[in-house]
This record gives sequence, C-alpha cells and structure tokens, in this order.
Amino acid sequence: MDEGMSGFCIKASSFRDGGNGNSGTKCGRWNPTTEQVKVLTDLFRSGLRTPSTDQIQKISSQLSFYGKIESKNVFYWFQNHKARERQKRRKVSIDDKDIIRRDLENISSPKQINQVSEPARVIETLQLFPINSFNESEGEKLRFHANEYCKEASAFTCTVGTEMDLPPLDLRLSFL
Amino acid sequence: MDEGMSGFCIKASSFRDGGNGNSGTKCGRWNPTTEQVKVLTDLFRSGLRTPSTDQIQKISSQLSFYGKIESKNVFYWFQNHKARERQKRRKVSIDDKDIIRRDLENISSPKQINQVSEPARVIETLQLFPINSFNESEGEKLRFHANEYCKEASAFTCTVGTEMDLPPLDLRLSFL
DNA sequence: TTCATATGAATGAATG
DNA sequence: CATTCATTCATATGAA
Repeated sequence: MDEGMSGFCIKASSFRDGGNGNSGTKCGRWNPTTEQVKVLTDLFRSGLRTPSTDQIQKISSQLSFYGKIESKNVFYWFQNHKARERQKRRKVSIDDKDIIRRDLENISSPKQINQVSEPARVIETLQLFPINSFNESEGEKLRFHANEYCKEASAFTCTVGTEMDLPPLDLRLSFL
Repeated sequence: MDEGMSGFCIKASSFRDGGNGNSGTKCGRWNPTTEQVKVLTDLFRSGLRTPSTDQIQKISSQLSFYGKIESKNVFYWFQNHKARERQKRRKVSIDDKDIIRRDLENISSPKQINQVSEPARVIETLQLFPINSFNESEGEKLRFHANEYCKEASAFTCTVGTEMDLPPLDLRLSFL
C-alpha cells in the first residue's frame, strides 16, 4: 500500500526482510496536545460521535490552533474513541452477566449497545465458497454474504487450467 | 487479554508473511499477503477500479496462488481502496490549507512522505482529475452535496505571535 | 530491559 | 459509492 502520507510507517512485514525501508526516518504520528484532547473529549461528551466530513474539517481547523493536526487525525480520534468506549462497555457488560436472566437486550445501556456477541449462531448459508456465478448485469445486487469464517484452508481450488508456477510479476495483469 | 470470549482467532503473531501462503495464520478475516496486495495495487494503479464479477473471479483465482483468498475479498479490496483513496484525498487536501504559520520556532513540517518499500517503481500519477477511460470508468461524480471544498474562510489565522491564549472553553463547541 | 497499557493508524467487512 | 463497525498493527510511555 502506498499510502504515502504523513505519519506512515512501514506496515508490511513486521520483521523479516532485514532492513525495512524507512526504519530510520522518524515516522511521527500525531501527538495531540492536552488542549486538543480536551476539546475532542468535550465534543465527544457533548454527544458527537461521528462527525461529518464538514465537521471534521472545522474541528481540525480549530484544533490546529493548538498544534499541528490533520483532518484525518480528528477522524481517527473519533473512530477510536467511540470504538474503544464501546469495547470497554462491552467488556463490562460481559462482566456483569448473570444479573440479567432475561435474554432480552441488556437493560443497562441506554442506547448504542451493539450486541456483537450473538448468543445463538444461526446457520443460514450453506454455501461455503462464493464461486457463485451471480449475474450482476448492472444493478448493484452484488453482495457477498458470507457469514462463516475459517473454512478449512483446504478449500483452495486453484482454478483449473492454471498451471501457473508463480506467474511472472510483470505479466500478472495480463490475465484480465 | 480480552479473556477469549468472542471465539475469534487469537492471532499468534503478527507477520505479513514475507514468503507465500499464509502459513499458520489462524482464521478471522482475510489477511492479504504482500504479493496479493502488490498485485491488487498494480491492478488499481493500472486503472482498474471496479472490477466486474468476472474479473473478480479471475483475480481471485490468480491470487489464490499466494494464499487463501475469496472473491469477496477482492471485491471489498477494490471498494475500500477506491473509497479510501478518495476519502484520503479529501481529508488531506483540506488540512494543508496551511494556516499562515510563519512559525519560526521550528522548521518543522518535515513532510515525511516516504515511499516505503517501493524502490523507484512508479511515480504514481497523482490523479487530480479523471483520466481514466477504462471500462468501468469512474469519473469523479459530483454529488448532490455542495463541494466539500467549502474552505471555511473563517479559518483561524493563528495569531502567530508567540504564545497564543486559548479560546474560551465554553465557546469551543460553538463552531459546529 | 521487558512487559503492559494507551492510543494513533490502518484496513477488512458490512450496510444503506 | 459513502459510512460505519470491528479488529488488528504499531508505537510511545511508564511500571516492574
């Protein structure tokens, strides 16, 4: 991924491959000042969870007063903050299980409680491999519904007729 | 920690698989190998943005050589890559409307654009306008919304003096 | 130094 | 295609 952007650090191959490209370079990531964090937190506590692009811009502009900041920082901040609050809450709710005997949704959390942990996992799709020849003329009916993960890796089915031995990198795009 | 409850695979180690075939990785979500990513990126850079079902199939088949992959992974990859490139351009372009910071203290802003592992392969044409003319050409469709380039002329004009006093806290949220 | 935690960043997967 | 969620990766920081 050539996400050449400020604050990008090599992501591929954690180790291995001896010298990674820019290990030396200081890939600094945004380091919010306390003022910035405070404002962001205030906004969050005020109810703002997912600022629109427009809001992000405004916030970023305002916060740039306190120090270097980019829009994406604001974006990520809210993403992370929301996600982590949720995950924290989830962990807590799990902690006080048993208290609720009812199987109805938890009564505690007022809202935005996502029950990611499904009590019963229904087996719906029998399809194990989407080789479906869905015909998407042009509507956007194309959707991949695969509720199962981890199908034994044995299901590979390297398409027939392809006796490729590591296709030449230069010719990779030719098969289209 | 996380007291394994989600029944999700606890990835043992973080490795981007320098070789081929995602050895030993537990399941969960698709974890593209570097080769897979490279091919996908090449395709993307070649102009492919929204591969047809047929193309997805082909690509998936080819990439399966490098490791486990499903059609939907390819589908999502292109969806995400395209969306994020756009989103990134949007977010980033906004924030570089550099507030006039004559900023003498530090000659910072190292502008750390690092083309990590790419030797000198492509220059990556920074497409600022639709040049594509492929099958699935995707011009930059103006959306119903007004240009998100509403530059917020009121910016802030960081009163560059030296030490700026913080704006009243009670007014912070007013700009939204 | 090593380990644990907080958090910025990234991205796969969905959904509308 | 835009948005959002969930999970993971990476790094900075502080405790042991």
